[in-house]
Amino acid sequence: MEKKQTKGRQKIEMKRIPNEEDRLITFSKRRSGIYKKASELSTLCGAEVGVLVFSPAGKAFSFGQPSIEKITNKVLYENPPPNDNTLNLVEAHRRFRLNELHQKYSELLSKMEVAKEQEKILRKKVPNRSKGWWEEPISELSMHELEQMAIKIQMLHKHVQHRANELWTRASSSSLPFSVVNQTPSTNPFSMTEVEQKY
Amino acid sequence: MEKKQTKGRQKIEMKRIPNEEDRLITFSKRRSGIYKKASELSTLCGAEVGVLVFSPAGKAFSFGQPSIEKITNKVLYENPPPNDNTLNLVEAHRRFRLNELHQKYSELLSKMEVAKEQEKILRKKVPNRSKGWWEEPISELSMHELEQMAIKIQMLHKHVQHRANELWTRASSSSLPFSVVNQTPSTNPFSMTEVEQKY
DNA sequence: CAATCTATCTTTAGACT
DNA sequence: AAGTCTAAAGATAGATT
Repeated sequence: MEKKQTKGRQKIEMKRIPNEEDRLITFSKRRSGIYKKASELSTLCGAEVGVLVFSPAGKAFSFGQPSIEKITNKVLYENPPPNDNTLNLVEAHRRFRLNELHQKYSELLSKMEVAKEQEKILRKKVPNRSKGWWEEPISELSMHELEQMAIKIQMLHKHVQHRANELWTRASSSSLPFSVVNQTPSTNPFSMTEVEQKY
Repeated sequence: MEKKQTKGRQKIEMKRIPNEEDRLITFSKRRSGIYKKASELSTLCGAEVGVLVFSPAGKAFSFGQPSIEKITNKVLYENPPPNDNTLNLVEAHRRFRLNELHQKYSELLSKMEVAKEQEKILRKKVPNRSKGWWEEPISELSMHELEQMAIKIQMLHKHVQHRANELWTRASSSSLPFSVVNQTPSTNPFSMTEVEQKY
């Protein structure tokens, strides 16, 4: 007897699913679905794909081919030019704002340099230290202090960025949404063969 | 009789598509498909989803709801514990190897904290200083210093990196790409729709 | 090439276990 | 709560414009 056992897939509105349970199920199912799609794209086209998902509760899920760190590091370190015809402009904006962490890192490095200098000066006056701070083990740091520091760095970062923009806007009078300052092309690990350069 | 106009969707093997043109088309189509899925997951479940795709040529594409930076920063900064039942083991393994940049960032924060402490101690002995460098407004940095920043950072970066190799397993291979953002505020985090297409 | 077409393949909503 | 089932919804391969 050909009685329908189920109604089959039903159409649903494209809006937040009201029912908690249904939403959870859908979250799980569709997340898996995206992973599968990502893996297929990777296989079929030889691309590297990373998917990051955060549940409303803030729990993190990720999928990466070859690995999610590789993917994110690629974005953060290498920052290749966007090439998506559909999302080109958006990409340009995003990608260069994406540098925030990297910039912070740079900021920190430079501030460390300054600190080092100043400490050197201080040490001349108080020559009873044996090791530089950079040689000390990191060890014991209170969460609170770290957080405070992070906030300060963030503020400083904004100042520097603003100043940097003045500087580099003057230096390179470009109308582009960004300006690349120092590309150091010598060590670019992503010089690709012309064969695959198309996309 | 109604003649078939197309053969419809054909099944394809799940392996790298040999034909270059087909592969390109598939890359584009399926990438869009994943973006759509991601956006739907976000809408239906209130999740934040980020997708990063790198073509074999290393060109980057990304999609993010609310924004790809937010997503990646979340991973890099917060590094929440894995909670994916499907990929649990893989995730656990991956996340245990902390993100390299994040590690460096943390390292630097730590070292700065140490530096701060030590400078505080030093200052007690040499109480003719008024403020710590981290308290100085950044605008007091000279133009010259800002211009020299790249070089300094690179040198220090190498130094830190060398020491990092001792502490951590792996060294970063990339030199620092000094890209600078202009302060595009970009209030609209939603991706696909927000922009006039440039071409 | 981007866009459309459409037959067919693939995903998944809902129900049950 | 993870797995199964089913049929409808949705994605897309291949062709065309």
